[in-house]
Order: sequence, then structure tokens, then C-alpha cells
Amino acid sequence: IHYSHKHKDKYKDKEHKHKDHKKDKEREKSKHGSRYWMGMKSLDGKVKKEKENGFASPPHMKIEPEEDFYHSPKLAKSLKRERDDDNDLDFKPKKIKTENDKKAKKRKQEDEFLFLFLWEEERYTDGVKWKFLEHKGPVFAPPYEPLPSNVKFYYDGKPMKLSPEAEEVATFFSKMLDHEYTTKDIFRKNFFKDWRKEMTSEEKAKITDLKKCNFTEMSEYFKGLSEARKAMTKEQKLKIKEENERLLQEYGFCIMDNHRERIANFRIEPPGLFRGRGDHPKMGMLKRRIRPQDIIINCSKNSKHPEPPPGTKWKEVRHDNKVTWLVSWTENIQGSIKYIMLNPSSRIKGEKDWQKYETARRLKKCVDRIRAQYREDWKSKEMRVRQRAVAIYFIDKLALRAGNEKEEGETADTVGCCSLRVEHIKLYPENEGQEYVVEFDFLGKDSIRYYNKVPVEKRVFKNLQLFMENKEPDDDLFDRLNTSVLNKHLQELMDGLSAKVFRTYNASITLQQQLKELTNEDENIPAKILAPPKTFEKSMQNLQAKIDAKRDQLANAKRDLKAAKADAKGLRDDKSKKTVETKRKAVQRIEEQLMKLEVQATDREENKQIALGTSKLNYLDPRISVAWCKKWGIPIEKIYNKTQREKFAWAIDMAEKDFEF
DNA sequence: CTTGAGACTTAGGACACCCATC
DNA sequence: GATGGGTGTCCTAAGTCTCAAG
Repeated sequence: IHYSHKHKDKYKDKEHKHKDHKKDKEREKSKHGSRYWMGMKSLDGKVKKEKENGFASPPHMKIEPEEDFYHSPKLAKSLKRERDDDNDLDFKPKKIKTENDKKAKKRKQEDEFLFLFLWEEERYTDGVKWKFLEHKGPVFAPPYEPLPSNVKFYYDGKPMKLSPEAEEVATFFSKMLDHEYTTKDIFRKNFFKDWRKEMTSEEKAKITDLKKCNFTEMSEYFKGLSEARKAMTKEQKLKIKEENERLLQEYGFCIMDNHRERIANFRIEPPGLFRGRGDHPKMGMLKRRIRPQDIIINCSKNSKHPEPPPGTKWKEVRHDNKVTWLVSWTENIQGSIKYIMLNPSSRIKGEKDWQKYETARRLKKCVDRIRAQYREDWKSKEMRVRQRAVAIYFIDKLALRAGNEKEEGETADTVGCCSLRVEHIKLYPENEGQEYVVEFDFLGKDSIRYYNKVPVEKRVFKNLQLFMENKEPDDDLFDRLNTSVLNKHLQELMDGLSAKVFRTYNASITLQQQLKELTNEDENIPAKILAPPKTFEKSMQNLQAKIDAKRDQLANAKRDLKAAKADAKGLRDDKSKKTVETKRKAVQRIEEQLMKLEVQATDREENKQIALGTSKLNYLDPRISVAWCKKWGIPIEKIYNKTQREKFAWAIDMAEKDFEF
């Protein structure tokens, strides 16, 4: 399944039926439900691993007894035991377990499940996310360093010394001079407007036209700096690396409950020019510098609170254990809140991820019912029900996003399912030998184009015609529907169901099916099994062959053209002139065709990279891959790199070879 | 029902780094 | 030692979804 919106491949209609599943799904949860955040993630295991990679050991973490209240002694024991067997991070051949081992293991897991249950009970029913949280606060962006006096800004050809405030903003622009952003009108307009706000009144009076501004000296200066950085000696580079590591050790971790956890983004975003994606109306605006008085700190009451830099104050220190963030501030472009949160390897994120896949697995159990339901609803007397049913069909079949409405003029004009407009689809009763084809063409998330032509059920087609009747191109396709109505309905169909669950479910179930289908038992060479699907490689090869053929054809055509030219020179008659023209046209045409093929090839390559990368991280239940690895004796490192293994630690620990999504 | 705030996940692009190759 | 392609990491934008208030 390709989860890029870019893809042009048709989404194969999946089999909607599933085999009956054993009733022991619930037991499965209990069986494998819970080890990782107790053992796997314990400090000792981690320290060992990091040492092997040349990192310094993190300071020993003291576990406060009063923070330990939800650990039963029994669990403390199992925790310790876990550490021992989790120290073997490399994949050695699995020990053969004796019956006793198995029983013991099972007992232990049952204990742990009970623990998890209580623990979950305590944490999740009331929305409490942690009991103890301590951290050192954010790392601020380094202060602005004024330019050396020999680096000048010119206005209207004459050098001009800027005030530090104006100069800083000017440097932001100068650093982007090579970027095509700076050629865009909106970018320039927004930048200039915000820049002028930073100017003194004299500067403001003088600098009235961006076209007369010359930033090249500044730009060259920064290029020089970055060259110099690249050219640094090994020792200098090492020193910087060490300093970064020190900063990471000091600010990059927090203590949440009994774990020292990695923080995802402990550095505050530096000031700069806003870079929106696509046609963003706010591109080029000044992203202001964040100061301590903008910052809200969140931590335990009984923790050591982070200190603001000397002479400054935090905006607020609060103790809200119903949220997971450590630091927040309000950003000035959209006025939205930004957060510092934990790394995906943390317990709190891992658990949420796990929960997400469990929801998707519950969808698996009732997806047939839900599909039958929306098909039924295509016939409803009520317009809103029909629209809802068609929308869910798109979300399910095409993996469209929900499509919240957005404030006009605040962001790029992009859409998802519920916000599709009439102009985004075309209906073809017949197209290329297929009936009832819908052509989608719109910009989705991140302004990435979604283009797809799909045959749909006749009823869907007729409904779409109905929805489009008497509408303008810029009217909503689903005028009786929005994401909140949609999700409310989905929630009624299944607890925890929302639009995005379909993406998770469909991606994961497809992976599982494909692995089953494509894994060849006899093909024992792991590398062979792990290569990207042969169908992909094959289609790529075919495409490459086409490209090569085209190249040859082009070479021939060029030779013909040359020959024709030579003829024409000698003969100088109309006929040979005409031949030259024809040949020239042929060359041009072939060149165009070649270009097209090449674009297609890179597209396809990119698709593989981008789409699969994103799916791997966000949509595919890692337990499927882990189980597959365990089943076929494939080292997990072949599938997941270090970061991914950290993120999916819960799954690596939890899934046995018989795991079924 | 509508709106907006808030919290959280998903996403692409820039950049650093590594290693093979010239 | 340049170069360039591939991978991993960082950064932060752009989504989703829930909840509460009007």
C-alpha cells in the first residue's frame, strides 16, 4: 500500500472478507501485553547499549521510593530479571526454552498483565499521564551575533549600517537568497512588511523598496562560515560534537516516573523567516525569537523546577499531569501552541502507539459490518447519510485523510475527504474501458498532489453525480458533512474509531497479507526475502528498459537529422529542407518522451522511499514485521535501524512469531 | 450546531555524515 | 581529496481529533 498522496497506482480492491479469528485475541494481549516499559526500557539495558556506541553513561538515576508506589515487590523482581535477558541486544539464535521456562514466562506475563491492567486503570481512566516529571527546561536559540563591520548591507547601491534588530532580520533573508522562496512575491511582501517593523524610524524612512536591497555580501559571509565549518579539523569537529553531547545529556532527558526518558525537541525553535509549504499566504513572515517569558513549564510540584536563564522569568510554571508536554509556547505566525515532548522511544509515546494499533485491530473485527453498513447507506433517503457513506468509502478504499476545514487565508489551500470540492473530482461514466471512473486531482497535506483515477461502484458514482448537481466548482462536494459529524458517526460504530484508523488498519492488514503471500519458504536467503517487492523491482526494470530504448531511438533520430541536414546543404531543394524539419520534430518529440519516462522513474523511486518510510513509521503495526522476522529468523536490524528499534521497542519485546494483526 | 483552543500524530525538507568511487 | 549517492537525524509544519464554551 502506498501511503503517499502522490501515487498514481491504483489501489487494489482488497478482499473484504477475513478469516474467522480465533477468540483468543484478548488473551494475546495478556500474553504479550506488557513487558517492555518495565524491563526493556530500564536504564541498565540502555546504558550498556550506548556505551557500545561510544556514548558516555548517563548519570545513575535514583529511583525515589515514594515514586515507586505502583510497583509491587513482585514486579520489581521481574523487572530485574528482564534487565538480564534484555542485555543481549544483538540477535543471537534463540535459546530453546524448556517447558518450565515457558510456564514461568507465562506466569510472569500474567502478573505483568495484571499490573498493566491496574496501572492502566489508574492512569488512563482519569487521563493522568504521569505521577512524576522533572526536567531542565528548554535550550534557547543562541543570541544574535552582529555582523563584522566589513560585511555590509547596501541600499540603492550605497552601504548602510543597520540597527542590530533590523540587521538580524536581514540576515535571515540573506541566508535564503539561493532559495526560490525569495523570488516569490508573497514571500517578499511578507518579509518586507515584517522587516520594516524591526527597523528604526530612520531605517524605515530610507528603506522603502526591497528591490533596492543588496544582501549579497551578507550572503557570501554566511556561505563562508559554513564552508569554514566544513573545513574544520577533526579535533575541532570532535569538540563541537562533545559539546552537543553534553547539552544532550543535560537537557535532552527528563525523568518521567521511574524512567530517564529522551526528549524529542529540547531546543527552542530559533527565529527566522516562516517557510510554509505549498502556496502559503504567510510565507516569509518573521518568526519571532522565543524568550523565557514566553515559556510555560510543566513539571511535578515535587520536582526540581527548571531555572530560567539569569535575570529572566518563565511565563508560568504549571503542574498538569493530564498532559504529556514539558514546555510550551505560543508561536506568532498562526498563534498556535508549540510543545516540547518526549521522544518516540519513551514509554508514554510507545504506549500510545501501541494503543493506536490495538484500535486498528479492533476495527479488523468489525470492518465487514462497517463496510456493509456504508454500502447500505448509499441508498439512504437522507442526503447527509449518503454523503457520509460515500466519504467513508473513500477513506476506506483510497486512504484519504479526514479533511478538516481550514481557515481561508491562514494556510495553503489543501483538502482531505470531507473538504473536497466539486472542482477536485471528475466523473467519467466510461473511461479507458472501465465504467464509473472518478478522477481525483487535489492538493492534500503538505500541498502534495493527489492524482488518481479509480473505478467505483455504480451507486457511488450516481451519488457523486447527485452531490455535484447545481453546484459551482468551488462548492463543497459533501456539503452536509464535516469531520466532526463523520467521526461522531464512526465513534458510534466502534469505540475509538475515527477516520485515521482506516489508514492504520488498511496499511497494517495489507502488510500482513503481503508478507504472507510473498514470503517464499524455500527462499532461505534473508536478503532475498527482504528486497523490496519483486513486482516493484520488475516494473522499475521495465521502465528502465523503456528509457534505454528511448535513448537509442533518440540517438538514431539525431543521426538521421544530421544526415538530412548534410543532404539539405548539398541539394538545397525544398524536399530535403522539409525532411530536415520532420527529423527535427521527431528528435524533439522523442526528447520529450524520454523526459517523461525519466520523471516517471524518479517519481516511482521517490514514492518507494517516501511512502514506505512514512508508512513504516506511522501506519504499519511493527509487531507484524517483528513477528515475521522472528518466524523466518531474520535479524530485526535488517528491517529497523537503531532509532526505529528504539521507537518500536515495545513491539520487538511483545510480538512472538505467531502474532496476528 | 459552530468555533476555537489545545494536545497530539504525521509529514517533508534540510542537513550531516558515511562510504564508495573516481 | 573531490564527488556524489544513500541513510539517518533534526527540525518544525501541517494534519487529526477532542473538548468546552458560546
